[in-house]
Amino acid sequence: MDKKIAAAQELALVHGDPSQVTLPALMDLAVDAMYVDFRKLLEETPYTDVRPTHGCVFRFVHGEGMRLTELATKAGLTKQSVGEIVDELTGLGYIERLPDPTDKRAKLIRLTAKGLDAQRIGFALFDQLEKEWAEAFGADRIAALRATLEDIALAKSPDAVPELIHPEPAPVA
Amino acid sequence: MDKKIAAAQELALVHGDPSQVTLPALMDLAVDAMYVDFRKLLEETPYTDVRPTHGCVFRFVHGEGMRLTELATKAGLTKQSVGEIVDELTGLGYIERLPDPTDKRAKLIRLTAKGLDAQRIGFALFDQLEKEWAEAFGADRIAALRATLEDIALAKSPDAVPELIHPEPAPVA
DNA sequence: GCGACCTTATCAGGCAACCTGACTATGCGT
DNA sequence: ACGCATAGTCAGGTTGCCTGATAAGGTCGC
Repeated sequence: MDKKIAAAQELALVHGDPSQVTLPALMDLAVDAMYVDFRKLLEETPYTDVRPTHGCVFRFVHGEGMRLTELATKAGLTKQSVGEIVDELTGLGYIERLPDPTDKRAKLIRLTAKGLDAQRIGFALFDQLEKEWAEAFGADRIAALRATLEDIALAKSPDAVPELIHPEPAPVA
Repeated sequence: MDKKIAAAQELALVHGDPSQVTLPALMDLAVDAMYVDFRKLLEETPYTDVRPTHGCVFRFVHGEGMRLTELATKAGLTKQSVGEIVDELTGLGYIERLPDPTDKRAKLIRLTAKGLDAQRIGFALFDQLEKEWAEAFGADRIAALRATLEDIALAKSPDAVPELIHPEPAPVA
């Protein structure tokens, strides 16, 4: 550990290199750019009242419904935070809370028909944006970008990408 | 069977595929992972009182000093926000504000000796982390990641990456 | 079958990192 | 020299999270 730091400091003495943009800075810019484009596309759908914060719900809630605690864990947020977001989405008609038949303390959070449609469209928009990036910057390069990022995500925070670990149950034909 | 799979994939194309993690979600995870590691390394330096928000200053302020307005523009924040950050860094001894000799309204924001050292070390730490990623995930893949992200940044928000446009003025020899 | 303990969700309050709007001092074009 | 633009600051607000405390409901040992 000390060795690592010593090495870093020595390196710093040799070149503190402000001419190179930092990797996370570049990723932040890319993320922001895509979210901006996403918001723009979303404005053309009936779902203009969905805000960026709501994403953590649409990303993880599926089919049969899910408990607040589980959702919060997957999203990496506190139950309170997610609870507030869910309240809001309930008010907007995207979500309904049903009593969990197996546990009277719990409620199941489930997408309404409207919520399901919004989710479907949201995923499709991200898909479309990725294809636009593929056209603009090279399909192979964007595929490589995704593959590398998936490796990094799996290595660094596997819990945050359940989609990559539990591959989708085959959809009913 | 193949037919079923093909149908499922087509469905995914049309309707959006919730089994795929969104590209910005992956990048967010990668960014967070790197910032977490960065903070950890920073804890081993003398500069533990530098907070994540301060980054926008260290990233852009160089040599001769810079005006608040210019800094705010590059950082993509308001003058007020950056002003507060600069106040804080001044209190911590990383920055000094000098009157601009060419304009009595303006002040030049410049790194102190301490600030310069912190900046140098900060850049070196990011450099080191990128090298660690190169070892863990493949040097070629991380290089490709950076190259692709630089292209995206240049295309989507060129103003935010002045480093890539005005290559560093050669240091005085 | 009952008390100790663990969950589930919620209420209340707080804080960091931004923002908008209004203002002063200074500079600049005609 | 007058009107407008620009540099920075002061005041106040919003958003997206957080921690702490609490009520209602489950679970397990004995």
